[in-house]
Amino acid sequence: MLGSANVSERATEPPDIGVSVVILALGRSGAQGPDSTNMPSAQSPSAQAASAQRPSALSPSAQGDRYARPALWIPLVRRIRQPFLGRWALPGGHPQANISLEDAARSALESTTQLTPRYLEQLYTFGDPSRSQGGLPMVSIVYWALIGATETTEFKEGDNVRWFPTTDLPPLAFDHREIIDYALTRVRNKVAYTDLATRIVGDEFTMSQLREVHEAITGTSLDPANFRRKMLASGLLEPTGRMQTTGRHRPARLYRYVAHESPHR
Amino acid sequence: MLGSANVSERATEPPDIGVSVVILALGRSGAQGPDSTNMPSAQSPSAQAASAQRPSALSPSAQGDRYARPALWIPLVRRIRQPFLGRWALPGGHPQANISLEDAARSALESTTQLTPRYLEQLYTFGDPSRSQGGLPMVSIVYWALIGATETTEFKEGDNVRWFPTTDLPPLAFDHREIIDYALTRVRNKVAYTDLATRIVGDEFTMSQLREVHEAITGTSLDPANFRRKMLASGLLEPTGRMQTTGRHRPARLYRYVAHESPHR
DNA sequence: TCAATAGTGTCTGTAAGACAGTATTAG
DNA sequence: CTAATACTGTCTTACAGACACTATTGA
Repeated sequence: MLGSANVSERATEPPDIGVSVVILALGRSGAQGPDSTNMPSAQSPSAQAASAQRPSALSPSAQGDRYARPALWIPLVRRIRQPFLGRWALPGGHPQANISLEDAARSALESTTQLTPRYLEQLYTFGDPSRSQGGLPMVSIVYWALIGATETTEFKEGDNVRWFPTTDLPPLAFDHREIIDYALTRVRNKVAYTDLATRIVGDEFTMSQLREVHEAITGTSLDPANFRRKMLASGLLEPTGRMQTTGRHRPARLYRYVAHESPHR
Repeated sequence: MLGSANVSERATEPPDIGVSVVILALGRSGAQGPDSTNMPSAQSPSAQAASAQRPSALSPSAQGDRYARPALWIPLVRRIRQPFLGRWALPGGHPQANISLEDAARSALESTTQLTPRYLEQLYTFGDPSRSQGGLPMVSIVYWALIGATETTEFKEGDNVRWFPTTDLPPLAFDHREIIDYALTRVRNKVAYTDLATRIVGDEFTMSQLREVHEAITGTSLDPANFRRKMLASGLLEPTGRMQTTGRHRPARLYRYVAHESPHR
């Protein structure tokens, strides 16, 4: 059994492999889940601690701010063994010889959140020996996923699974904090030149909703006029013909996303 | 021992891990190595076969063509066991618990080519069960590397290690052909918005030389005037004050690369 | 002188950002 | 009417690509 070998014997052996997932979902601040409205909440002490640390979570650049604007949230699981027992960590599992790495990531995702991702992509493979920090040397193949805005009402939360805003993360096990930061920069870069945002809004959406997604991911605030033109110029959107009225102001046109090729990866 | 387990037993076990490297170097066509001039060549039959297939290897878009223009070459190793015995494959090795994945890639690179890369970056981790094709299920963590133009004269070649132009690759083992193609698209994309090209030209270089590197990697032909302006506008180049005379025409200014931050990864 | 490459000037089209102005709703 | 957001028009700047033009060398 590998576990019984001592350090010098293990040095030239292969490290263990794991698959982890950075799961990102849009949510509004002011509650303990990505989209708090109508959700049965069994608040545990540490959930309260988390939301206590969150004064007005997002709004990186001020403007309006009468309603909380959406931000990125991430589900973490609590470690139930050493090292880092009790710390929050990325959901993960182990690859199996008969399934693809992507499926391993997908199943790790679904078993912790009961959700199906709208987007899933390999992030990076981390394998530096120093990252194990008292654990066994480990290679982590990390994926990142986007959860659609409509699904986030049905997430599951418990004492060992909890959502956190990416702007206010607890101390994490291993190098998981750096992994999340890397995932966030990747997403922020990629949202600018791909159709990522259209994947996570609903089937029908207004320009403002789409823009809010971009703003939540990049943490910036975008000019509505220029954003609209840029999106329409991409040729990936078409009006559904329907409108949406939300407040005491002009109703907004609804659009749908029309897929072309997929210049992915 | 793992090797004695049957298929159904192996299914839920972790796959094996390997580290492979796609090594890219600049070379001119018309010989069997990246930079053929003055090299002791012990041509083997298959080396002759390879160069016989190569009429005028590169020049994707015609212009001038009085001298062969540089193109990307890649070293491959011949497999000495089943499956795919005798086929060409990417150099690789196995990760060890006490060294980083990058160091594992570096040592695989150095043991096959005796060269030190100017640039080394993780490409992707391939782990689909279908890719093993008769071998044991395998996760391959693939890196790609760039070899400097000046080093390519000292490469080592033998019956089991040989350089091929990327435009004319032999049949490869496993899914290594797709891996190389993926590496090439990554490099082509990245050369446009990073300082990759400056890494592989020498310390001093003319604008034409730098432009040739870009052209070789992207496979396009670039306007000298616009290319010059773009490079100078980047602020990463400074004239050394020296000139280089090559033919019966105006001598060219020499530049050097000045590093700023490293907005990498 | 000519051929060849080095290097400059300039025009055009595209796209992003700033920002003024018009449209339509609820109250 | 006002406040709020939806949407349109237009100006400026930056930059990439096309391409004409000048500069300097060897033969």
